[in-house]
Amino acid sequence: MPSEKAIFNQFIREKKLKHSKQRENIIDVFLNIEKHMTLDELHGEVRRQYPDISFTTVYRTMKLLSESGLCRELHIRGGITRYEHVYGHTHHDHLICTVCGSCIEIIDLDIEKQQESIFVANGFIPSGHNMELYGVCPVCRKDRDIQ
Amino acid sequence: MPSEKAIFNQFIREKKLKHSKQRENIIDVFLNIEKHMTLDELHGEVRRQYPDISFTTVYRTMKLLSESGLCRELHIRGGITRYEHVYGHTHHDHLICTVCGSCIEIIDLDIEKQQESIFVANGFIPSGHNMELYGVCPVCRKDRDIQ
DNA sequence: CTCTATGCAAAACCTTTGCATAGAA
DNA sequence: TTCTATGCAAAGGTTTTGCATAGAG
Repeated sequence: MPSEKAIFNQFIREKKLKHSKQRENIIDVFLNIEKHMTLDELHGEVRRQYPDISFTTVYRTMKLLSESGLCRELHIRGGITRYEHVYGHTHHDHLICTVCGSCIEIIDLDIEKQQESIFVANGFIPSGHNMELYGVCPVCRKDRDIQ
Repeated sequence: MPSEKAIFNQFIREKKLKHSKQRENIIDVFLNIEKHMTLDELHGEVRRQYPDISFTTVYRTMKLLSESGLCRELHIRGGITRYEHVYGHTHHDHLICTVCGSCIEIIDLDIEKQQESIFVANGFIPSGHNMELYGVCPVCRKDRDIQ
């Protein structure tokens, strides 16, 4: 299984783009954090380690990473974009607490199968999907004394 | 089964708000279009029939409609907000063509059940969910000669 | 050398808000 | 009268782009 870096380098080569220190650094930072990060948060982390990298470069690098298939843009509740790792991660959905914002990754093969059959039944060629479940998590439920 | 207007009037009363010609008109326009509309598109339609209604009023009215449970904000691909009818419509998910943008409504009870059990298994109190499936529809598939 | 990457600033976009005035109850 | 609703313009927040300069191949 090739490393994420190897995949990105392959992608750069195919697209006839160039290597750069900044891209290397941004990718390192991203790959080392498993959380879903906004561009602002990501830029904050990047700048802590590499103070001279601009927001714009982080923006453009994350676009490239998305294109290369190494990450995915998440749009929870239609709010601002967050990025999540894709490579080496089973496809998963999200269970989100509307009170504290915590996010649990859900892997459900039954739903995946069912989704597949919806595509087939409608003659679609699948390219992706996303599912978010919203509710109140056990902790917030206690805090708020909901049933 | 009370009409949508009746429900909205009830909502207005409970919230101690007031009736207005503009709200009436906006709701009429919205209820007569089954498509998922952006605020801009909706405002365009509204203005065709009622040229003096402002974007802001459409915006605020749609927020009220959402609150009242008559419509729902859709965030497809995290892009701009669209509004869809809720009242009298079974909960459904969306199958979206990434080429032409067409959108098919999907009702799948198996998936609904499975979602319910995910909430229960994680101790969540459900408040809602959404699922979008993306792919290439049969028409675009032919146009592009994909397999 | 030639073409891409970067950083800055500014633009673009959509969504939301403040405020003075109009209108409902 | 006393609220709320409206329209306008302007602010906010995020995402995108133009352009001059730096840097990779």
